[in-house]
Amino acid sequence: MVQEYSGSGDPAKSLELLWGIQAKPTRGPKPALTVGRIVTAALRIADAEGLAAMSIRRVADELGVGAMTLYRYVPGKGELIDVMLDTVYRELPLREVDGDWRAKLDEVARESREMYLKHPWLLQVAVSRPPLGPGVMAKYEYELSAVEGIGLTDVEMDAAVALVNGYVHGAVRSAVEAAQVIRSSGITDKEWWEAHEPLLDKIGDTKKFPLASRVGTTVGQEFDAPYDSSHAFEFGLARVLDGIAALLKDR
Amino acid sequence: MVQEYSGSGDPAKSLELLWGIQAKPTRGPKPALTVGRIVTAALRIADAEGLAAMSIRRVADELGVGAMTLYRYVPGKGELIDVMLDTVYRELPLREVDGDWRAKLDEVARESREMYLKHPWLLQVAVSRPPLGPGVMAKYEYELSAVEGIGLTDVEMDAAVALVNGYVHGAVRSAVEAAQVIRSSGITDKEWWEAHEPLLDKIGDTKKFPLASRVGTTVGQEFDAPYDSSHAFEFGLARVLDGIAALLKDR
DNA sequence: CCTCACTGAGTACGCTGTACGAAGTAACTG
DNA sequence: CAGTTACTTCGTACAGCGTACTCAGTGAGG
Repeated sequence: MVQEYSGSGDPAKSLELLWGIQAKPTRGPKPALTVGRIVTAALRIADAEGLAAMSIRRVADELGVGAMTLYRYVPGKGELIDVMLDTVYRELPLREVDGDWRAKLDEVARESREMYLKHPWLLQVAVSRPPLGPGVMAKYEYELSAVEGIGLTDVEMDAAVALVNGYVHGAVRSAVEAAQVIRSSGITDKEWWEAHEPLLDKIGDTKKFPLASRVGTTVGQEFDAPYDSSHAFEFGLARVLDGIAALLKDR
Repeated sequence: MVQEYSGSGDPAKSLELLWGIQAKPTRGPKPALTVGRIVTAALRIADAEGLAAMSIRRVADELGVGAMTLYRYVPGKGELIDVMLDTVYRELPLREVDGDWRAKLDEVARESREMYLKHPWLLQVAVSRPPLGPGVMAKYEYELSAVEGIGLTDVEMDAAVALVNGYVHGAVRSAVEAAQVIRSSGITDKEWWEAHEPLLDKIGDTKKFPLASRVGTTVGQEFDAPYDSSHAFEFGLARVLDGIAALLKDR
C-alpha cells in the first residue's frame, strides 16, 4: 500500500481544524459529535490495528453514526490524519533537560522513539508539509531549542534537527516492521534465513556475496537473541550526535 | 494512504520469482507474457505516476491483457513490488571507488540518492524483510564492502550501512515530497507560509514559538530560492560520516 | 409559528485486490 | 488419429475503500 498523505486537503481548512477555530453555528440541531471524539476514536483504531484499519466507515461505526456524518466535522481523511498527528505530538512530554545540546538532542530522540513505539502508524504517515498545528509547532520549537545558541545557522539548526528526526524515524521503523513481520508471520528472522539457506546456497549466495551472507547471518542471530533492541538505536544515535559534534568542533 | 508492504506473500514463491527459477511448463498454450514484461510495464507506470497509480488493472491495461492474467505470472501485488524493487536495485552502477571508507560510503549514498530521485515510488515501499533477490544482495554486498576491514564488528558494519541508507532515505524523501507538493498544488513553500502568516500571527505564533517561526521562515525562503538542493543533502551526509569517523577514531 | 440554517445518513459511483470458474489451446498418450 | 490433460486467458463477482449527492428531520431566531 502507498503511504497515507497528510495535508492533502485545503490547508486553510486544516489549520482551522487544528487550532479549533470554527465559527460555531447557532441555528439547527446540536451536533452529536465533536472533532475531538472523532480523533480519539480514530487514534484508538490506528494504535490498536494500524492505519490500514482506520477507515472512515470504521471510525463511524465505532462512534455509532453513519459514515457520511464524519464529513460534517472533518473535510476528509487526509485532514483527519493531520489532526491525529498533531494530537499525538501535543501529548509529548517535551521535558526540559539540564545539560548541553547533546543531552537535549538525546532527549528529543528518546521522546520521538517512544512516540513511534506507542503509535506505530505514525511511521506510515508522510509528513511532507507538516500540518502546522499546536502540537507540531511545539515539538519543532522544542527541538530547535536544543541546538539554539551553539553556533549553527538557522538552516543548519533545521538540518540538524531533521537529521536526528530522520534517524529516529528510520531506526524505529526498521525495528517495528521487523517485529510486525515476526508477529504476523510467526517466523523469526533467524528461522526465515535458515529456511531459505538451501535455496540461497544453490544460487551461490556465499560465493557471490560473501560479506552479505556473513554479516546477514550474524545480524540475524543477534536480532533474535533476547536482545535489547535499544542497543542498535543507541549506537546509531551516538554516531549522529558525534557527527554534529564534529561540525561544532570545526568552528 | 498506508505504505505498500513488500513481501507479504509466500517467501518461497517470491524467491523463485526473484531469481527466475520457474519450472517451465511443457503442455498447454505458450504464455503471452513474461514476468519481465509485467515488471517493465509496472515500473513505467510507477516511475511516471507514482505507486498509487500502479494498480493490477492498470498494468494489465498497459499490456493489453485482462487483469486476472497477471496472476498467472505473479502471486500478487506484494510480490510484484518485490520484483520491481529488486529490478531497480539491479540497475545500480555500484561503481568501484578508489579511496578510503569515507569515499566509498559517499558513493553509496550518492547512488542511493540518484536511485530515489529516479524512482520516487521507492520511498513509499516499506522494506522490512527485504526481498533477497540478486539486486538487493548485490547492493548490500557493495555497501558492506565500503566498511569492511576498517575495524568494525559485523553488527556495526550493518548498523553503519543502515545509518547511511536511513539518512539518504529520509533526506531524499523530504526533498521529493516538498517538490511534489509544490507541483501538485502550484504553491511554493514560501507562498504557503506567507498565505498563512496572518492566521498564524493571530494564533500567537511568533510569541509562543519564536524559534520555530524564525527558523521556519529562513528555511522556507532558502528552499524557494534557486537553490542547489544537494546542499542540504551534503550537509547531513557529512554529519553522518563524521559520526562514523568519530567511532573509528576512538578505537 | 414560520423560516431556514444546520445535522444526520442512505444511496451510489468508481476504484481497489483477488477468488472462482468457464472456455479455449496445445502437447503428450493410447 | 482421437482423447486426455496441463495450461492459458479472462469475465464475473465480492468485499472493501473514499466521498459526492440528496433529502428528511431538527431546533433556534425573527
